[in-house]
Amino acid sequence: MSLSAKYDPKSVEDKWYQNWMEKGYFKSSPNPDKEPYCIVIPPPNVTGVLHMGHMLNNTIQDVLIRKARMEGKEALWVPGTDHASIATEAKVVRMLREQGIKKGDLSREEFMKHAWEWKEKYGGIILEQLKKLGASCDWDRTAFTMDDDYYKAVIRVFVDFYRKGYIYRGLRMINWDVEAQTAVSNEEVQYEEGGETVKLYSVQYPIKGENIKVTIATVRPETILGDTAIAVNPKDERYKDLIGKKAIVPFVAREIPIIADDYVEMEFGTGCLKVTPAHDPNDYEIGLRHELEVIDTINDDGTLNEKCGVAKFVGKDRFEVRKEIVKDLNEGGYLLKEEEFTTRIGRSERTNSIIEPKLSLQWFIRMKEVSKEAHRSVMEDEIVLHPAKFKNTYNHWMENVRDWCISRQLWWGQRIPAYFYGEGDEDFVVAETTEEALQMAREQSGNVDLQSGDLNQDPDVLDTWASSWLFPIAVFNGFKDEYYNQENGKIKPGTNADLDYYYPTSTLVTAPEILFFWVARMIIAGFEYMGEKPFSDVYLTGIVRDKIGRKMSKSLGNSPDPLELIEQYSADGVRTGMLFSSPAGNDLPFDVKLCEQGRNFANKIWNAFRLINGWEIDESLSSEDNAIAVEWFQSKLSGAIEEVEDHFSKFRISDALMTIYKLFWDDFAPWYLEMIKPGFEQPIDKATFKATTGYLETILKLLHPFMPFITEEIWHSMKDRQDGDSIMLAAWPVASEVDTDKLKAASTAFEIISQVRNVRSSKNIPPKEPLTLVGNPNNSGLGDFEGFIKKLSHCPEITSGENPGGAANFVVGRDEFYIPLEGSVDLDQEKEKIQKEIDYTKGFLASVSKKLSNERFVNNAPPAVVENEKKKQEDAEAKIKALEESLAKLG
RNA sequence: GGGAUCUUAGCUCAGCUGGUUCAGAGCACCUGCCUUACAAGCAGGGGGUCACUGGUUCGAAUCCAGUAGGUCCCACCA
Repeated sequence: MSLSAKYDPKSVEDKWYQNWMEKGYFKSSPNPDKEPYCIVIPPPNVTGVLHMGHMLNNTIQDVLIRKARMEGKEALWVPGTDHASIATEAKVVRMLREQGIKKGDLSREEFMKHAWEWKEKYGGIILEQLKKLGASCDWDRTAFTMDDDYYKAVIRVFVDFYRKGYIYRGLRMINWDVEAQTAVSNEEVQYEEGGETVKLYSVQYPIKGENIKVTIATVRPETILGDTAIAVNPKDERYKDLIGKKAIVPFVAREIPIIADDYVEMEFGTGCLKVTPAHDPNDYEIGLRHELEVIDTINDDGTLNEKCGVAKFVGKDRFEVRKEIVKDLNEGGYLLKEEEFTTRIGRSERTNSIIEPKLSLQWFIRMKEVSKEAHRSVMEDEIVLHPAKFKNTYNHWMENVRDWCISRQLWWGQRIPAYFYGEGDEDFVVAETTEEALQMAREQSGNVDLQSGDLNQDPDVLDTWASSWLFPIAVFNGFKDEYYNQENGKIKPGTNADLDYYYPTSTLVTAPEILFFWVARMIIAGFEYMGEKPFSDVYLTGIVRDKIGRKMSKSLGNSPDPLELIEQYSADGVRTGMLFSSPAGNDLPFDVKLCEQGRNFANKIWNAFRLINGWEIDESLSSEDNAIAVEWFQSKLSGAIEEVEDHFSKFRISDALMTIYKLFWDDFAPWYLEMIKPGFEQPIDKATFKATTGYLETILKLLHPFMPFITEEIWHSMKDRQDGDSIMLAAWPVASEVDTDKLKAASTAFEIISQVRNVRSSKNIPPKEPLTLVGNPNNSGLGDFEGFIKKLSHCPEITSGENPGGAANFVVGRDEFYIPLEGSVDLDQEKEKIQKEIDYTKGFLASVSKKLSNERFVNNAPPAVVENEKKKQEDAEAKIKALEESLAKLG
């Protein structure tokens, strides 16, 4: 035997992963003899690199998949990546910029070519990194949300939704970058921390037909020219009389109504709000409620147009106009005051120019209409969220669901299949192909001469989530022609073997922050196209944070590199480290110490294996002495298996791991192995050896989902295995009966041993110096474990007798023990110790007695509880009696 | 501002429908040990008024109300 005292995972982990891949153990296909268990990965951004959140997420998925596989289910974990339109496009733009290429100088086709090249070159690194972690995905099924078939599926769904009337075009305030002449997504708008200081102007508007004025406050006075109302809070007594009257916009002399709206804060400014529906998102909402006119006074390049109504401003930049208009307001007597004001100003991430809110036609999905089943299924626990608290959040969101804007002003993504054949907003058709679109356009326009060149496809692409919401169906090609029913827009049952078998999938493991973005929408799509939920359970992981509670992020630089962690602590170590402290839905405060703990655990297992591996078998030896230890551990193990199952059934993954951890570290190693361990270089009997290796195998199996590598390594090191005899495929352990009496007897024995060790420790007696243990003649006896008590407490002699005096003593249960220690015992100290025990027990007895003498307790509490209290009372009385006798004998 | 949720040992968390010494676990900490599987270890040990206040009950960490503080989601101030 020449095994190292330290487990070396480096070569082991790569070796086994490669072996599993070669053997095809991760592959899955429909098998009618087995129950399916399927997880689809939350597809990471194709640009992504593995971060700690992925580590946690994917470790949990691998644990679930590996366990299911061992349970004999047909386990499939589908991997994939998301094209992540915004993130990827931003990355490609940045790369091009570094090469001196501006996106604006490229045609759409040229840009897409660059993007695809980038994707082929750098995309999907993250999947390779997952392999290091041990992820047992069926890599042959790797999906990408912009694959041809996937792309077509997304378009197909858009067309179907449009034809079902679920999609409409509507005006929406978007963020407009006047420099780049493009809309930018919310994510691309940046705000300076703490806001910026600007001028807040108080402007007075005359009231029509009266000699009074109304004062509003604004930081964007140039938008005054687009005002179409003044709003006040309906509860505001100051302005009650003004409601319904007309105010007059300075310079343009437009009469605008004074309206009442709850949105207006009475405390802010003067309590009067100027309403410019074309240039402010909230004003737009107010405008909708009150049917106000929308006057769009600003051009795409940021200059004012003729609609502003003041000739000298037309064609000038909005900020130039701001300066001039302030001057004019002042001179005209409209300006009451100007003051400093701190507010947030949005700037474009790309050009750093100040964002202008701009109205634009966008595509929307009517969420109320499509989300009913998705709402119901979660409320009725057809889909169970873990932890359950997210059910409330989900409910709240679904009850107040807003329409989903699915168009994005980007190029990288699925382009909206709407084709315009004329100038009007309504002159378009929606179709899956240009051929179909042309035909429809000819019919719709009545112009049979239309050519494909006359069609202009909408330039926008779809929101990334409008593709990933199809993931659980699309990874099984559900939307391909042969499986899709054009008539009713549903997947045809019985035509797609994968979908029939694996759908609905089993568990979805993802982060709570995308519960609505992704999870809810997958549920909607699932019901819409499959008529069925997409998964049964949703496990929501926490956010990985650093020690001081900050979210781990690249920009903060507080996230360790996962691959380096694996290098340092092994994949098994990092996996267990992530799970040691991460209950579902709770944030995980990450500390490398956890990985160290995981690594240490691996080492502990390794050394236990080393010990067992080194034993020689002597067939002539009797197993009798060890029998009780073997029986005891069988019960202990079974109890642990039951507990693990219970934890898994509640998705308490870290508790399941902790149960096995403690079984190994607190029971198997220090008690079981020490009990049966032969003397140095002594052989062991065959039956005990067999039982022990059996136990080790069982524990390895329990551990395999968490620590796939070391368990496989030891599994094969224990003995020669047949080809295909991988622990990955071994049967998941089943509990046998638990003998609670045996467990109790053992824990009493262990307590006695601990007490002896305690005496040694406090009296500075070396651990192995032989001592004599004396039991009181009234003791209930040591039972089956006497031999092991002798062995582990190093008390070769156990006798019975009265307190010999000059002895250390202790009580376990009702039983008294003494250890004679000529001279080295301080009598007063011993007496004090006993007295303390008596006092404590008396206090306990008093509380129990008080309870029992309370008539209302005895009458109202359930009989079993009362019975229990009586038993406690008896035990305590007996113990006090024994202790007092002991004390008396000491004089 | 609306909603959700949380507060238990130094840290991270268990504690299910009130009832066993119910006040727990892991880590950290303290003491002593390189004892032939393991110092990435072994043996022993200390530590909490269960946020606060009140209520319901024979009995409250657990149920109810209020207070304080934290976190998350949604909406966001002209």
